[in-house]
Amino acid sequence: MNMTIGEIAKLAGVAKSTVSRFLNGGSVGKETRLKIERVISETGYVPNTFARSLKAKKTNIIGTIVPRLNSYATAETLIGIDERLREENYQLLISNTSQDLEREIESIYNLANQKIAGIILLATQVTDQHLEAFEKVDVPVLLVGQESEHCYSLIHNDEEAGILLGKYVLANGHKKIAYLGVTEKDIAVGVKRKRGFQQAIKEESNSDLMYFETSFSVKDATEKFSEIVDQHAPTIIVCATDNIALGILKAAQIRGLSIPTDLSITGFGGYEVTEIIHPSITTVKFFYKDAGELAAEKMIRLINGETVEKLTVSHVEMIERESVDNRM
Amino acid sequence: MNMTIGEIAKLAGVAKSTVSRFLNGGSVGKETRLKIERVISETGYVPNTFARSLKAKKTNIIGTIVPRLNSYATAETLIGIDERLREENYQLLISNTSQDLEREIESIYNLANQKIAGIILLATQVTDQHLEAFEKVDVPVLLVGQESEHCYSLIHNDEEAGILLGKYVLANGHKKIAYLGVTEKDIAVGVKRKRGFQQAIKEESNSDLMYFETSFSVKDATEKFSEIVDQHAPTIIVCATDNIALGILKAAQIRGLSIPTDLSITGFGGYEVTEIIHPSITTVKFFYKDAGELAAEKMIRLINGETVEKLTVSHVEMIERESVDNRM
DNA sequence: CTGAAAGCGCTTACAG
DNA sequence: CTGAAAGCGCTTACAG
Repeated sequence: MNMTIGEIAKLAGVAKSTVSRFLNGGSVGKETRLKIERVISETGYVPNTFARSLKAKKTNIIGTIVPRLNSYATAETLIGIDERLREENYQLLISNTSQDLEREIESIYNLANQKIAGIILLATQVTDQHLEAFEKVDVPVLLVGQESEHCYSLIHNDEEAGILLGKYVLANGHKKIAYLGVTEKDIAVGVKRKRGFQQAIKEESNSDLMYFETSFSVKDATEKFSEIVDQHAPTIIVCATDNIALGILKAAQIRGLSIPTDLSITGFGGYEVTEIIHPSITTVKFFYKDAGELAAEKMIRLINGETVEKLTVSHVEMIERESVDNRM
Repeated sequence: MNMTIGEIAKLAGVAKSTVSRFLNGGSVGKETRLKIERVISETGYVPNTFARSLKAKKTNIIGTIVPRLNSYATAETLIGIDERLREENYQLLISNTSQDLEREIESIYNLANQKIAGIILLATQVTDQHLEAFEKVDVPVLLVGQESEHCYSLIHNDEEAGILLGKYVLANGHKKIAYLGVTEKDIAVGVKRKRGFQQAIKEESNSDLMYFETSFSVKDATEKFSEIVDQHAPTIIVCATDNIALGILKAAQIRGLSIPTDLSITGFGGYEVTEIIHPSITTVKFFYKDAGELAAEKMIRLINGETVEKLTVSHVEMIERESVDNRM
């Protein structure tokens, strides 16, 4: 279990450097290769990662910084990254920041100090401090979920998602619409989804759209409900995330409303739970796992110095379910 | 950014070994310490982890093997582990096996080869292969979620959870009861919860309890629904996990049943989603995050060679919500 | 308290 | 294709 390259070399009757070359896919004579292969398989030898990394000054570890662990989007993205990385013999190191932006910055430096091959950041906001860290650290960085002109990024097509949903809402004859968004600090969720939706709704001069804002939490959305109903009395509430939609749905059901007859609700995300509940929620699905795989691929190409497009956009899909009433 | 201990030593006018001693909390003269401290803070020096680990032959990394990433229980447990580990200056390395038992075994060996300080395994089953791996690997191993006499383990009080729920069901006057469990290969979920429940129900000679079995998936539970209703027509379905309860709830609602008036439903777990939906689900809550913290603490004590109780049992709590009708 | 030296297990030019 | 040697950046006895 704890052999060294020297012992393997001795057993195979060759030099350490030859074993090393074999291990790293260098050219080795057929006889030699056979001998080494046999010894390695007999002993179950595994090279010491630390020694290897110390000398090679780089690792095959890719760090992924996540804002939180207990989120559908995070989990699915991580699964995608992990699978792809595993196939390419890279290893995933997850760093959780618990939604603390400062810890996010720290993590960037920490990972870099660990001589990690690259950093994937599941981003919510990109501040100047982020950009500064990316500069200082000489490790490739890939943003997922948000874009920045100073970085390589992979985003979901939030704007398109907004447009799809806007068209769908219109097509179902809704005129009195509430859009329940989030802070514009989050460009992807707070700005782009809204902008896309807005753009689609403009087609219909006849519609009455009113904006509201809440946090990302289910509870806050639930509490926001009466305000929306009182101020606007919409036939549909379009929520910027599925979690918000869940909160609104709960509030509506508590109030005894029948969904979608009395009120329609939509979300964004395509979280698993939106299908499990009743009524299931109509939403625009993001492909988090696919995005994770794409991110891993992009990162590997970045590491290998291949040319990589600055921005990758992951696809979205309208998922029609039970929470929207057709008023046509 | 890329200084070595040698450069620091030169700048501080001392020997490398002195800097090393300083770094590792050894005894250093006051003057010397001051000089070294200043140089380190000026240069932003961070020791090379690989060199350190290579020499020290151990790391401060603790590997956690998880069956899946996209699960509430996993996420919460990981958060608990991560937080506690961070406080103690250990690092968490997560290894996902996608519910592949073979990959689980592989992961044990892999982590051990990476000279990890300890392995925490979020277990679903403990096979002979597992035990063999634990033997071979000379790294402390901690099981979470399942117990084994051959290992240190931390479990949730599944049996107590079953008892609590059984008493609750009885107290609410239910007599015609369906218990929807899972495979007995999973001792914690498949055997103990059921056993506890059974034990509590036995108090009431008058009750009519029938067992059913399904997988862990929401969808399978949904499909199982009609069979249960047809065969047993219970007033309550007790589900071995919250996810199963979710599946049953969905099926019941689709069939137009009113919950809990027409049918009561309970789960186990206390997943966040069971509170978000309507009606919210009565369940027994496990404290995954707490358990994670406990696990981390236990692991650290194991690493430090302190005496550690073989088995730790994490507490549970009955959460009464809206999905059970009182028939008394 | 401090320093010089050896060594952890690899990889990487450099010769041959 | 193969080997001897140096060195990656630390830590650890061992002297002093």
